[in-house]
Amino acid sequence: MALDATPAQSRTKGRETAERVRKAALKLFAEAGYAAVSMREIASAVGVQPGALYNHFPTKQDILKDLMLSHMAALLAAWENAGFPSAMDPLERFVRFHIRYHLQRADEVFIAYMELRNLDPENFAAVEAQRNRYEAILTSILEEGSTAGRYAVDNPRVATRAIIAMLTGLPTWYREGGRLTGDEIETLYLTMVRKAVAPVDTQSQRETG
Amino acid sequence: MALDATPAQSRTKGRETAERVRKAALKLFAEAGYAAVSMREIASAVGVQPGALYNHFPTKQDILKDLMLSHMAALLAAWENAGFPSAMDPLERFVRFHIRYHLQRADEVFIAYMELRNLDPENFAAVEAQRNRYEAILTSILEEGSTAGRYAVDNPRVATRAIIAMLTGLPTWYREGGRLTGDEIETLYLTMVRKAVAPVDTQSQRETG
Amino acid sequence: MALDATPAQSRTKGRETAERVRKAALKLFAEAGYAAVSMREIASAVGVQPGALYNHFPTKQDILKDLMLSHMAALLAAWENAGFPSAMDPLERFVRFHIRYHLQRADEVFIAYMELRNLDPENFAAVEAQRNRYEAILTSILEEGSTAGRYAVDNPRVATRAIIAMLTGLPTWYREGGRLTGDEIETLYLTMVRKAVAPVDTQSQRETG
Amino acid sequence: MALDATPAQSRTKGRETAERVRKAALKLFAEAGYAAVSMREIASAVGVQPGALYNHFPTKQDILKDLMLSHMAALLAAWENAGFPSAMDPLERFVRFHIRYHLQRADEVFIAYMELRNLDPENFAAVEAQRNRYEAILTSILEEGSTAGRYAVDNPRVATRAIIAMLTGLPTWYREGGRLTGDEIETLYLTMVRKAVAPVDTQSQRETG
DNA sequence: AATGAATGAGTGTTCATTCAT
DNA sequence: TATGAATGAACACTCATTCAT
Repeated sequence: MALDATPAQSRTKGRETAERVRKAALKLFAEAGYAAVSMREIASAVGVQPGALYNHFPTKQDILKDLMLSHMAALLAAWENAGFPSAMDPLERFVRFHIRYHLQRADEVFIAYMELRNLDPENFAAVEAQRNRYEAILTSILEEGSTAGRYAVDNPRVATRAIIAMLTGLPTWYREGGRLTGDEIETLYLTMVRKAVAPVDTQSQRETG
Repeated sequence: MALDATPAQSRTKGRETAERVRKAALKLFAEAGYAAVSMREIASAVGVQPGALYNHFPTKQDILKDLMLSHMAALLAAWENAGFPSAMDPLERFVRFHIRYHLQRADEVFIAYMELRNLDPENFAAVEAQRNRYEAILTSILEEGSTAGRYAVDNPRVATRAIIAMLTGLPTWYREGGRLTGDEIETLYLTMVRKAVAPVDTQSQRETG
Repeated sequence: MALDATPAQSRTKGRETAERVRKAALKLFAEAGYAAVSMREIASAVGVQPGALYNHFPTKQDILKDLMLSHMAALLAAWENAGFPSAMDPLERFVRFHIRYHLQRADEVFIAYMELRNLDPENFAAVEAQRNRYEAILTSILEEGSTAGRYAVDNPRVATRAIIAMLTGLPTWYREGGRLTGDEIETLYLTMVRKAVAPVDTQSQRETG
Repeated sequence: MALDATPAQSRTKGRETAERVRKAALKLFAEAGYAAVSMREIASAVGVQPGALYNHFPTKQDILKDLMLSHMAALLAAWENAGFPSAMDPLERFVRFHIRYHLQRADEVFIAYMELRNLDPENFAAVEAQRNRYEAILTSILEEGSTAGRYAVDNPRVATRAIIAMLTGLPTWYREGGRLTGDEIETLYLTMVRKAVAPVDTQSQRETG
């Protein structure tokens, strides 16, 4: 006798629902903020009763944790597989990657920066560890580039934060279909970053400071 | 005349309570976010019953609006009275002012950036108008400096946003008493900003791009 | 020395405010019901702060009691001074008086019938005693008229209630300026009441029963 | 099929709770008035937490609307199925029906007359439409009877309101077990109504007016 | 996996009332 | 007599969560 208590169909249906919960929560959290979104709203967006959410996530907090951890994991994985020309300057590589990825995933990024304080301490630590790993990539690039004389950065940790803040601010105002194409924006930001860390020996600004 | 129906003492007491409400709400909103703070928590921090808050602010939303609008007004007023040496480069002036002001008012700044979406549309418009006025200051500096050849900025609006994002990110991680003094941080950021907008004619990065 | 702590001016002003409170409360209670009207609303209608009401009425309940008792007193006094031609049939006298008075004081009447249950037991007893005195007038008229053979009423208490209910329902729908004048309405109701209590010996309805 | 996601038992339990809410609210509204009854009181009478009420009625207003609309619907349905001897005079039919129904449903009737002003405009319109349908029944009876010469009614609309006010006032004071039986009361009122609309040709009151 | 009913705590806000001034 | 600030309790309603089915 076939006593399969959880047939393949059910498992698939469940996985699909979980995914719809993630998508709905992502959108709603990004729009209104974690604290302002209720489980009822998420359920309603999914087309399900509130109780059903608890078949897929044990608490509301777990939905947030899931979104943030999987975002960070996806970000790091995407960097690993970025596939830029090997001749490209590492800083350019990072800037282009960061801008493209963050413009594509505006909601995830927004949540990742806004909802950190709504994470339980344990989940916060996990997310922050990932974030540090990501920032360390840029710090390494700056350190190695400075050592090699390609860049001039006084304090790579500070420069990392400054650059990431600058780049990450982009999706809060940039909208596709506006005056600037994604490529143009990318170039504008890349130019500013490069100059900001460029060796200063012959820079004319010396005279104007 | 002895017919003063609202004695000065009462009014003074009320104004003091209102100020304590503002202070408590500022701290709590900064810590946990507007949506996650209850009127009861604010009242408790003030040392008053919840109902008493409504003698000073008609709604919770009005507290937020008050905090944000008065922050923006204070920011613009502070810029007017900044009092830098007149010989100082305008960009340096702006960067130093912005960093100093934002490090001193970390809570206000944090709220001003985080709680925009929790403002009613009307209040949002008012705050945004102020924000645009502030950003326009930097845009003007960049435009005039570019025309004069002191800076080289392809798109002053974009550069404004990039620079402000970079600078405003600072209070989220910088803590006094750490490795770097405020002056050191200021100098580090100032250097990066200057380089980012510096004329490029002789910049060595040209060769690495 | 003249140590008059409450000068005549003050006393007059106070009496005027009390009267304005009565008027405002009357209107608001009639519109929305006692329970749904707040002291703040009354104060606001008077143009005064809520606390000031307590200089004139010790509680909200006392305002209601004041309105209802003074209405009943005024109603009974008006009946005493009605001044109808002495030859007029007593029932006609009562019906005409009742309709006229109740159409003129629609708000008071409405409250007197609707807000009985919102009176404290003690106040309720006082108002009901007055109401019974008023209804006893009609009952007497019916009893005396029955004895004299002018009317035929099986149960004067029941007839009293029936007639008063009929008449008192009038102000709930009658509006001046509509199709019927006050006089016409008065005549229509008077006719119905008279017929209802008329001796039946020759009434044709006998045959239809 | 075992895929019934909402088992009959759950739905039944819910329907029973909703019915208990209706019953409790009916009693409490009749006693104290809609505005003076809190959701907490209703919940407590039902034996449930306040929040549970909202599984059955979206707002307090909806409970009132439900009570009033279903009362009006039941009243009209009861008239359709009243089942009086076909030979009975239509007016007698209506009076007997109205008195019996209204004595049996004193709470519903009381609410239907007292809480009209607490209905939202939309709900008020719906209830009033039903009320007009009910009153139109009596108006038709009076009109047809007048045409046929059975009754003499100057203004059937006014007479309708007068008669209904008279009859509806009954449950506010009549209590079973008192001096008069229901049948006796019914007869007393019926007699008054009949006389009030009776043809006047030979009425002796003519001489007394 | 999903429902609908329920809980117990909490939400922003309003209440009648008090009181120092 | 009136104010403005405060209280303490209550308001209608929503919350995240549980659970029998």
